[in-house]
Amino acid sequence: MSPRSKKSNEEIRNASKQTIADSALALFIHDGYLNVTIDQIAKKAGVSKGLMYNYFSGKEELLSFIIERIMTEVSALGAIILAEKDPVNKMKVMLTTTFKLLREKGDFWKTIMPVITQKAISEKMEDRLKAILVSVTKDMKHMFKVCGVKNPELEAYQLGALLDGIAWHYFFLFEDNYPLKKIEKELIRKYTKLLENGE
Amino acid sequence: MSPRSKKSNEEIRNASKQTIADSALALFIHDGYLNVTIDQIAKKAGVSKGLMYNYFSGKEELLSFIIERIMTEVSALGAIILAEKDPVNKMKVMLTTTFKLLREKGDFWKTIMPVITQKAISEKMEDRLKAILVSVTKDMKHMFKVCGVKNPELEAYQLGALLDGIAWHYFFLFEDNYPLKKIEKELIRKYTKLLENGE
Amino acid sequence: MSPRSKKSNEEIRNASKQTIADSALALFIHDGYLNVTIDQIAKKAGVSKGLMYNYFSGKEELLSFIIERIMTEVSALGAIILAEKDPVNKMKVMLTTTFKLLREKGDFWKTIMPVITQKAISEKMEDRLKAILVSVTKDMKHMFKVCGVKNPELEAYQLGALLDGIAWHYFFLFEDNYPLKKIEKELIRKYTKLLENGE
Amino acid sequence: MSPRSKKSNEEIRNASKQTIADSALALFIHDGYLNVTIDQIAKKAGVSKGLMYNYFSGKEELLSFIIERIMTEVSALGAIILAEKDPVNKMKVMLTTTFKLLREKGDFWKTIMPVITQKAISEKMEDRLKAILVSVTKDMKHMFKVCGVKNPELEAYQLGALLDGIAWHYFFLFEDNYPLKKIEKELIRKYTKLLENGE
DNA sequence: GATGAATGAGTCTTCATTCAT
DNA sequence: CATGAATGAAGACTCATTCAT
Repeated sequence: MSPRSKKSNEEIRNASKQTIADSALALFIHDGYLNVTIDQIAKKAGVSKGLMYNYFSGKEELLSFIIERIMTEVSALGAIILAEKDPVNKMKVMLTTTFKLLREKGDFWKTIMPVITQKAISEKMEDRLKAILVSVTKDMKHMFKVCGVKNPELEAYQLGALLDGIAWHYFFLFEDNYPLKKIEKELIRKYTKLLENGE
Repeated sequence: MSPRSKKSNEEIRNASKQTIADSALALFIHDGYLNVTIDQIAKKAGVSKGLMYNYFSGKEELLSFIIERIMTEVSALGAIILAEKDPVNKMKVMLTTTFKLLREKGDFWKTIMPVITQKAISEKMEDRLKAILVSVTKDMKHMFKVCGVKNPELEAYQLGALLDGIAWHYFFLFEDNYPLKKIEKELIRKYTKLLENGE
Repeated sequence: MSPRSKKSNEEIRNASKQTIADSALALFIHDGYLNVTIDQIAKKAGVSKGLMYNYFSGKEELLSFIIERIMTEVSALGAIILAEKDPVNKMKVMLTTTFKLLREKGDFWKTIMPVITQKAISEKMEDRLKAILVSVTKDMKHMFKVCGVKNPELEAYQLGALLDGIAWHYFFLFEDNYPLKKIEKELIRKYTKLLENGE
Repeated sequence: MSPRSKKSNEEIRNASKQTIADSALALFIHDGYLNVTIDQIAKKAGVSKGLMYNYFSGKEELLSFIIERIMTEVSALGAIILAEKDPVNKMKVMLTTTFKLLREKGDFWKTIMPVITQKAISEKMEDRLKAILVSVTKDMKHMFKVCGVKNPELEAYQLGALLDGIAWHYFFLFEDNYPLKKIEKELIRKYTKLLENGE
């Protein structure tokens, strides 16, 4: 029988863990993983340095946890896209979801992209990301093929690169000046047409 | 009376700076700016640590110097593109140059991208890059407009994002498995057609 | 009115102390006092960290308690030896007991020796050990004198050193390859002869 | 051409290294390896914390260096003993050298013994020590055999244990009150007789 | 100019101890 | 009584930068 009754320890632990992860994420986005110190994270989270080590074996595991947490969300969205069977609808859902993600989950991109460019940090995450990207590319290729698009594989690669390029420009170069909404509409129009006409 | 002219000293000095910068760049690409130590750079460059501080006021200035050097090269290429007046030729030159850059100057991207994503390192470089990108985007927009393409600005943004997205995928995700050559051909075909037909 | 008598509580309390001390000792022997954490001890003892502080004011007191406990056992054995009056028998008992201790209470030596060599840990224990050793040495000296051995004091010192040296070699250098049994027999033979012949 | 001329860097480096090692040794003897901090060593040596890491990869390597340094001295003495061919003389030299070592190189024992009792620290050193002890024991065994002593191996083990036990008692228990000189004489007398008479 | 020994502020990490529940 | 989340002082180690020679 635990002497702590109101909140279970599990809840307390989880709350602390999330608080620390949230603070770390905010700092990672702003200053880059390698530039953020454990002290800063603890201070921002309003806990002691030592507590972090109660929940994470180190800075790298903290990063892993954050990435994993985001990946889980992203995977869920991916499932929605894959569930859609009609190609045109699937494309619409895919594009809409992606742009929604850009708008609402900027944290994801802003964290993930710097991490990828820092090879030394964690090859595991890179693999995880690659796997997702490869499977998405394959799905798109299939979609294009089914609709009679001429170079389905090349088109899939281009669409993938285009979307990540948009994310890149949006977050790291143009930010608020970027015509995200217009591009979204244009892409939906263009790709809907491509799928319907096969060209 | 020294037999060495002032100019000659300047040249020797400059050669040393370049040697150090080359060594540093090679290490930065491989291990990331923050993971490379001054000791490593000095050793690779074959000079003493102390001498490095004769040429660069510190590690950060060394990075600035490298970025600046690359920027100069890129600007020169940009000038060649801008000099070409015929839209179709300009597009061809631009695409060819870009893909050549991807193939031969991978160092540029691999160094520049992590830097951009780490705001803390240097905001100056970001500004410099943004300026180039904005001017290139404007030039492309103009090109599209002249040729009667419907949404010239949106098309320009898309082309820019597409090319950076390709760079991104090529360098950080797919690497050797990426069909760079095929994509290049396809883009030249597609955009030549777009400029010629206006659609 | 508690059905538990005062004495009963005392017993329970004492049992817990012993359990904790047992776990701690096992860990100390294996990893060394300084390398063992309170967490490890608590986990092995099956109690909470906090509870440990109900029984021991800290890690150092826990060590003191363990040493004290062992000392008590050793003193008891010492008493048995001292009680034996016939010199030859006393020597036999002393040697037999010592070697039995080496075989069965290796924990004692393995724990005590690192402690003695680290002055900082506890000077009290050192004093305690010294006292025992001095009194045993005196007793042996007396024994040798009574039997007409020539240099009783030197012989006593030698015998003491020899036995501790054997312990030392057995535990920390040779371990299983050590001919403990043969040495025991040889010593009994040799010292019995010495006491009987006075040379 | 080095700009530093008066002392070669090699000399400077070596002097610093020895200073650090000397300070560390003094502290290790007094407080035990595990209780001494890098800060303390640096302070006592009058250098910065960082300098230690210029010469030693860490605290453990510093200890290794110290042990190795002492081992070299001890090995040299061992060679002198082994060079002596006449058994009685060899025994005399061995005993004289050992007691001289006890008197003059107390540092050796005071450092080495605590280290051996702390298994976790360094198994390499233990192996090194064991090797020496085993070879010395073999040499003594051979000596006893040649002289017709009955149980040469057991006698060798006993002599080895006796000497280490004396060191142990002298350094960690009795210190100045120990009749080191008398024991030395007595042992020389006793073992000379043993070798000459074979019993 | 050159060198590399020396510095010390800054980081990560550990763990005995406390205390709200 | 009992728990274990939380603390923070302390320790090992790194590395950009300085400066005597």
